[in-house]
Amino acid sequence: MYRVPRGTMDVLPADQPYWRHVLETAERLCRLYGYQRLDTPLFEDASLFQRSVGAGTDIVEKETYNFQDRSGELLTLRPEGTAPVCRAYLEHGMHALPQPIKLYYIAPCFRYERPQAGRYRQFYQWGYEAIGSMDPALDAEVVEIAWRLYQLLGITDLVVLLNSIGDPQCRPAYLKALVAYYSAHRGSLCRDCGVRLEKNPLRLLDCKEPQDQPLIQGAPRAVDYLCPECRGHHAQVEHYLALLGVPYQMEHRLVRGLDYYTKTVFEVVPRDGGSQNAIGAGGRYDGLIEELGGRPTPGIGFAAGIDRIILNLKRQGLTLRDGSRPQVYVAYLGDRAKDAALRLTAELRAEGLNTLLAFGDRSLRAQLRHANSTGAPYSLILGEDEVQAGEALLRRMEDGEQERVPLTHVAARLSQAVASQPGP
RNA sequence: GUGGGCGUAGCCGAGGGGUUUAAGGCGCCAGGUUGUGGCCCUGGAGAUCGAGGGUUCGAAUCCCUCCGCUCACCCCA
Repeated sequence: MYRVPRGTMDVLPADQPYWRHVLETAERLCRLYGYQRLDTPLFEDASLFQRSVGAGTDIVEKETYNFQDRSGELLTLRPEGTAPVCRAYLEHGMHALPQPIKLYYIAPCFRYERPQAGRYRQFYQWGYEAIGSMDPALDAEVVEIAWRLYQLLGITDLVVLLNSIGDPQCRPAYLKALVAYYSAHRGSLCRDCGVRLEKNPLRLLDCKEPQDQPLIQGAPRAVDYLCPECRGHHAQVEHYLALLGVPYQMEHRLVRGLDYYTKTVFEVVPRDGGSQNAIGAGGRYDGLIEELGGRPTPGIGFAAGIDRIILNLKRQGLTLRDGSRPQVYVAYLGDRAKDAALRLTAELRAEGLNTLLAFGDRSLRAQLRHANSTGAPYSLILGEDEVQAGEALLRRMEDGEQERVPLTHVAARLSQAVASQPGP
């Protein structure tokens, strides 16, 4: 039997209310803060992600879905959303529009990884990007939106973690200090950290091995190595966050896995931890547009993992049910009645009534049982007698009350009856 | 890529070498009402017990291999 490919999922009707809840909330926020939707292709030129995310990062090095099309073009299924947005910004000359440009997307992303709780090979991100301003107040607003999202969704016990990782001016000095510090303790490091020290020193800071925790505590902090500009920026971000009343926690171990981040980085995580814990993350990327061939242009953005948000909503015990149900169910008995039922159903739908027609020539008992399970407040019953008389039986499911209605008046009568019903 | 746990009908789930012809519940179908739902009752369909191989007189049950799912590591949303 066929199954979904590893790490992918079907979003079944029963889950759709969760998705709707999250997406509607996200889009409401985007309108509130002036972001406009941008849809980009599922795949991009492979080199776009190598240039932006970083050729040496795990995401690009071993997690991308790459393929060649028939012309030999090297393409990559997007592993994240920021680079495509920046590409579109450049491609469509958005620098000529009033800055900052505010764009958002809701997009499936692809990374070839071993799946686990809250991690899929095809996952969905809601992200927003503000390009063209380096105002620290914008950083604060971007964090605020993230915070508001989770509040509106009703996810509790979250914390915003904030850090600044500097820029190309000051980060080298910090990295040097970090490497020097860890090199002195090389012997006591866990195996992974030995590799990190060589390959990606920033990662040393979020090692989970208990043995390495004391080292992390004593490690140099990025904020202590910021250049005057970055330090000033960071102070302003904190100032504006306080002003906006967005609670946050400085987290000196917070680093990001993508090469393009500068200055402000932040994550939203559940307080009680969990493994794949970040349910949203973002940061500033002031060098990215230039790296992609544009003029030096600052930018900042955030992306939320929709799957992870829904996972948390469910863990928290939020239950959402699909409230949609037909307004009327049409049952029939016999071939002549079936003809009339099809005609009537079409007519009801033309009137805008959500109508479900019975199929399969089953017993009336079976049809009404089905009607009951759909939650339709009314059923219409068409038998030989009714068709003969040019009528239909309108049954109110709640109490079984029935009335005979001329076929020509059924739509009007139902519209009236439905209007008096409580909404779905 | 590495390590742990788990695979019995659509779903949940008993059974851990032989009366198992593989429980039970949910769901599905039908009947109990010559054309009337929910509750209740009765019946039915649906499983090559993840796949392949091995041990044995006998395997869902023991062993091996593979596959899948899952959790964790790496990494990340």
